[in-house]
Amino acid sequence: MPSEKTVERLSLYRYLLYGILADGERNVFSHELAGMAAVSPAQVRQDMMVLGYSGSPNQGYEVGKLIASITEFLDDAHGRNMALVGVGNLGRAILSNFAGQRSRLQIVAAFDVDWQIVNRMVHGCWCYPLDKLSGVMRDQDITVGIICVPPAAAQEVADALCEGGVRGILNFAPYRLQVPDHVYVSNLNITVALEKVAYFAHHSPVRLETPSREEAKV
Amino acid sequence: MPSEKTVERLSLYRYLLYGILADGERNVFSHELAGMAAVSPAQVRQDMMVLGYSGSPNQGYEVGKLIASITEFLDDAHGRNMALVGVGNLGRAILSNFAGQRSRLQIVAAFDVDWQIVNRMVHGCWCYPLDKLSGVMRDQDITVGIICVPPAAAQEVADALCEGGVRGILNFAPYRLQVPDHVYVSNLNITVALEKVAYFAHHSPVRLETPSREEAKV
DNA sequence: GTAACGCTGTTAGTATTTTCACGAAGACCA
DNA sequence: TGGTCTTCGTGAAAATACTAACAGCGTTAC
Ligand SMILES: NC(=O)c1ccc[n+]([C@@H]2O[C@H](COP(=O)([O-])OP(=O)(O)OC[C@H]3O[C@@H](n4cnc5c(N)ncnc54)[C@H](O)[C@@H]3O)[C@@H](O)[C@H]2O)c1
Ligand SMILES: NC(=O)c1ccc[n+]([C@@H]2O[C@H](COP(=O)([O-])OP(=O)(O)OC[C@H]3O[C@@H](n4cnc5c(N)ncnc54)[C@H](O)[C@@H]3O)[C@@H](O)[C@H]2O)c1
Repeated sequence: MPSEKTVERLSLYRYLLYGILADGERNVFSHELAGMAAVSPAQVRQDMMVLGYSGSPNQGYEVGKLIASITEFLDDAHGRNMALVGVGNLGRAILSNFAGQRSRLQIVAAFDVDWQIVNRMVHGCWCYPLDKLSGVMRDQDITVGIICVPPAAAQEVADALCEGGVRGILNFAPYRLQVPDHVYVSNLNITVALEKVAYFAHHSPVRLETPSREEAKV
Repeated sequence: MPSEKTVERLSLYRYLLYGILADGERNVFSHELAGMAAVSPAQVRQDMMVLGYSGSPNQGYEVGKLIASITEFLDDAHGRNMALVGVGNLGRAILSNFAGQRSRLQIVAAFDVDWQIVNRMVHGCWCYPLDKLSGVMRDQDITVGIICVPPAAAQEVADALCEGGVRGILNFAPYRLQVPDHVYVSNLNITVALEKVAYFAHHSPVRLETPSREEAKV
């Protein structure tokens, strides 16, 4: 049972490792990964402890093996099918971003109430009317939902997702959803993130999120 | 010097308080706000301690006064002008979201390298070619930047923003920027957020981010 | 073969963040 | 007016997250 932050970092490490692999590097040290991820080397090693995989002294970690370990840990075996609800500006941006990807996480269906949007492909993803949600979720074995609707509609959508058997929700609407206990919800509020930046930009303390001396990398 | 998390929560409280005000409520208790923000009442009271404002026992907090206190604390007096770089799918979504708003935080200019996009209005915001960045930043007193370009271009854009005198950056590209010490950077990685949700959806521990019994509210 | 080095795994220590618990004070009622 | 009830402010305790330190081992150099 790793913490939320550990899972986030593992996800980031994996992304960085793919970049390293593409560069032809076979091995990587904890301090290199740490530099790219803007964390301490000790943090990297600590995070690795939750994986079964160990690096070797003086050689660091084998990039391919490490990616495999993280993937096994995060997505254990099979990928996840996800649904996106609310094909507005933000919804379309997310669909476009995940369109090409053939990763273990796929957005396999989108939903909206707007008849102008519904019943056609959007960035490679079919867009259904909202009332088809439960049915499609069961048919396609969808277990994760992404909510990109206005706050006033968020609870209604969350209820529908739960009805369809969702296990996790990423919610972009500024509204705290009420869901059954077994459903995991994470809220991502872009406005709040911006206000935080504006605050620290002008009340700059010392420096909180810092890159580090290491060369940052794709 | 409040923590990052405290600033995030204050921003969220303020948003919630505007909703309460719109409902005609004059006062609010810590446990009510806590319910809406999915935190503990003690947390709310602790967060309030950084503001100068105190509530009164049995009456709770005066909504209007509390909003004013948070605003004074977060945006001290004058608003902030922001620039968005990278008017792609995500950039346009963010521009559309901040278009109508007349808040203290405004996106006053957008930038891109694509000649198809540049030199026209996008969701009410003028889009300049990237090489105008430094000049426009100085003219319009822009101190916060939002990076929505592909990761390979992120560092170049960050350098240009720093050149223009930026103090804070919200970075959506999956790349750790290297910037001078006095520039505050916050990274928001949507893919990582999604992977986290997928993980906890299927390795559901007990429940981490939870709403609560209180009635959630716009 | 062996000594020196460099990086990992791990544990113990430190710092930060959240929760708890309780004294004080305004409001309401009789 | 006195008593009760509710909620705030706050410092101390608990929980969490991060850092530092070191033992162990593979590698390399000689
Ligand atoms: N775009 C941003 O930068 C940004 C920033 C902060 C927060 N948000 C939040 O993200 C959410 C989406 O933002 P957006 O910019 O894409 O808004 P948008 O208005 O462009 O899109 C909303 C979409 O949801 C659809 N919709 C409305 N009610 C629905 C329902 N009941 N079921 C299904 N679909 C429904 C609409 O038809 C529309 O297509 C909003 O809650 C917004 O507050 C967005
Ligand atoms: N859209 C999402 O859901 C999502 C999710 C995760 C991460 N991201 C990240 O957010 C960023 C933007 O995503 P997007 O979907 O909007 O991509 P996009 O390709 O739609 O838009 C990128 C825009 O940046 C512009 N650009 C390229 N180089 C530039 C430069 N040097 N200077 C200025 N502008 C430049 C392009 O012309 C284009 O308009 C990317 O880094 C992406 O990885 C997006």
